[in-house]
Amino acid sequence: MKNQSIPTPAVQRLSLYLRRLEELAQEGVQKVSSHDLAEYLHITAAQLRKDLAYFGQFGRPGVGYRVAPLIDELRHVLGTDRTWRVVVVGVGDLGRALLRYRGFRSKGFELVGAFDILTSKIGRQFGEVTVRHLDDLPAVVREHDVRLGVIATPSRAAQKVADILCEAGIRGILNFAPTTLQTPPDVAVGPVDLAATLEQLSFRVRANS
Amino acid sequence: MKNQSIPTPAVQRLSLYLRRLEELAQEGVQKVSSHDLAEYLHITAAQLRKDLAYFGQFGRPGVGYRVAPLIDELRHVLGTDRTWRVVVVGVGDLGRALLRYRGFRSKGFELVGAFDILTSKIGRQFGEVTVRHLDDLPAVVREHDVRLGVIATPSRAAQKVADILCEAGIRGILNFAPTTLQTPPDVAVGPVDLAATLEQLSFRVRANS
DNA sequence: CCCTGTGAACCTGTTCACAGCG
DNA sequence: CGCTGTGAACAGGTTCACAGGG
Repeated sequence: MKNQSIPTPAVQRLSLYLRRLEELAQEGVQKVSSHDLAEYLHITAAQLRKDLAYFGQFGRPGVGYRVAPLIDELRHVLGTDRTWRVVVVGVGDLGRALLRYRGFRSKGFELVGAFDILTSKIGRQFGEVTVRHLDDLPAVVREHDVRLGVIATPSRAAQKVADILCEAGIRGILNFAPTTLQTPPDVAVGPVDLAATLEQLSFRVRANS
Repeated sequence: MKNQSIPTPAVQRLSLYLRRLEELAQEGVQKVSSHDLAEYLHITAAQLRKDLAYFGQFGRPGVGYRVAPLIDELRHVLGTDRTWRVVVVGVGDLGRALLRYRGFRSKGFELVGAFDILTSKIGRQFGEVTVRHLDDLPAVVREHDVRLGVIATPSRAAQKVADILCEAGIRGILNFAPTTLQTPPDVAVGPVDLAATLEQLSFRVRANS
């Protein structure tokens, strides 16, 4: 794998390409041109080709890209050709929704643990996992070699939970709490802030009216 | 409002600044320097100052930024000094979690309607709204002058719902369904794709190990 | 002297345009 | 002839460095 620096936005688009390719595969489509794929995703064909070219030569001049092999390639690049085990911390409304969400498994993510601190929640089962006390987290992480954690707690608890996750050896955190986490540089954080996203919409709607 | 072109990433950071400023206000902090604020958010002080400078001169040399007035300014810029009414379509686990989420109201967003097509869900109340049939959506949107919609349906229904929202006169859509929506150019779409975000984490974790 | 606001330099990412292969 | 892969040109964002105000 050549490690020339790859634009972050390009990697983000890879997920979009993969998603659309999986839709096309579902529909029985066998090949697709950069032009068609790009148009659907509202980007330019040149950009799509360049993004893919960072990782290899996947297309055939005069033909386009074959859907199935490209899906495999992109999964490999993104790392989702292997299963990633994931723990969720915080079993409120959002945490429960995540535990029941079926979209993860098919994308290569397996929920192996859910944690909270309220005794009223511990022992209950959601989706395929049973809620345990937060204190048990390090043991579960070690036992299942878990590398990703999801924070779905209230904002005020998020930093403490992040510390616990990092201490336990987690390598990436998906953070739903509306706060900026302070973590060591070798732990990746993916923030998901609903209010912030709505604010962006609000700004953009104001801008074009 | 001077309409020189403002970098999209700058507007996104505005939400982060606002969020942190609100935390600081909560803690009783009255002023903050670009350096302190930037360090906490893991960006450079120069970038923070430049981002704010796109919208006005909010700071005082030798002093820094006063927290409370800056909060007001940013809310004004983002448009959240007014209330935005919002409808949610799809009352599955995720939709329910959104309806009960208290973080919206304080940020200037008011949920005024929830919609689904399953009779088993219609009539039930979550948070402060009662679920109605999707067919009632246009009437509610018109009646309450709703400008933002949230799609929390399964993927296969998302495009149809988007069409209905656009037809009803919605100006922005927050899309939780893992699919790319085709909408008119005057409707802003904010995609929230949990699986894609996890894929990014997966890539980044692989990258630095 | 501290800290902001800002032009200028720099760098990163996108678009163009075309060579080359099936 | 169609469509990819890719250097080169371009545009957009970020960082630098400093002038100037309190």
